[in-house]
Amino acid sequence: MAYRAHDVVTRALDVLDAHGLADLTMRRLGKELGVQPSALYHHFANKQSLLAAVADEILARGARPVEAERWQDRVVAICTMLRDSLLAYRDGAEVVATVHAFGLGATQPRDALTGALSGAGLRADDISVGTRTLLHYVYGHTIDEQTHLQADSAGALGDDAAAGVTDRDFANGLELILDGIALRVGVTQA
Amino acid sequence: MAYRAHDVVTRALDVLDAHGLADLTMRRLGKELGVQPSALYHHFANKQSLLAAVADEILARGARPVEAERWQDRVVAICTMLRDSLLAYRDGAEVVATVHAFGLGATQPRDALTGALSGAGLRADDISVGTRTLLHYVYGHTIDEQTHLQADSAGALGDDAAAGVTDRDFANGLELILDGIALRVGVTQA
DNA sequence: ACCTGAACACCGTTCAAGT
DNA sequence: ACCTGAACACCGTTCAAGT
Repeated sequence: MAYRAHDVVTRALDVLDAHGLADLTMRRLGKELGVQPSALYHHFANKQSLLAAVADEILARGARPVEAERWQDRVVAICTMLRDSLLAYRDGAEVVATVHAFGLGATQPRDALTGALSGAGLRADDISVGTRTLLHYVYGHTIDEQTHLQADSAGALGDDAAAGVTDRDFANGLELILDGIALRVGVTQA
Repeated sequence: MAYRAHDVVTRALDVLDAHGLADLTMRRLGKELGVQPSALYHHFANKQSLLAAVADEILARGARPVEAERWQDRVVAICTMLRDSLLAYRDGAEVVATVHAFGLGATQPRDALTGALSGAGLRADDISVGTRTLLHYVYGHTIDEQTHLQADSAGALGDDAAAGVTDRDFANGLELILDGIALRVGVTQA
């Protein structure tokens, strides 16, 4: 039944956010649902495809309308929304990046970026290079952020100078890539 | 004894390259060395620090002198060398990226890139943003490549159109980021 | 259709004890 | 200094059997 599978995903997200990816095991999730671990294999072929459903749910919950007109603003809006979506759940960036790398889902951000860059007047291969570069940036940067956030909330003496990466850093790196893309359109950002 | 620890790393690299990261377990490695798994804990505090040593060995084996003069050429040389180093061992990109993310080692590429960008006349925070952006790009791109290579050598009907990412794609994305950095120096590449 | 119970073939890590 | 043996507390997955 479709709604039962979705219940499993909802509970998986609870476990993920409360205890982290390392504790999101089939056995743990079964216990949390009051069910034998083997029962989960009725709804999902294996752990990987459960994680794919979890990743897509993280993205769906973080989805917002992108209102901007200029392609640069659309790209920034999409990347910011993606980062916010990932930061909303513990280990969210790692889950979604892994699922995307294995090609089992999480295609929505790629499609959105490709769509935005298609409105920029780029050659087809620049669209694909730009999309991949942006995705690698957002995933890599956000995994870094989330790793440091957890390290801080654990050991945490709070060396506030070496505090790692900030919102500003994210925006700066994004701008840098955007400038590289804009150069290929023959347009410089104001 | 220092040389015994290095023997463990050497054998770990053999197992990694022959069977992949999933099969690089403490138990498997012990068996391969003719030793109980618990014996490994005399040389390494835990699996993570063993993996850190493996990552550093992958980077050390792939290290080449960087001869270029212009900072752009130095960055390209470093990133290309890094990618080549990672591709030389099965799951090399994932191992090194993970170790780097956890901050347990693999600092050499970051230092090299920071050094190259320091010769470009950038503001301090542009050096750090540029370094991080380049690293995320190389790790992300190379993990993608390696994942697709393995998928191809497994299932592999050889849909040569959908064959994924190439050497050229790597160079193009790198150039794009480099252009974004160059804009911050007030220098456009010829 | 959905779940149980039991099993299979594994993990990382610890620790007293041996040499 | 280096290693063994045994244990602890886990994994993902399969599959006959139940309802």
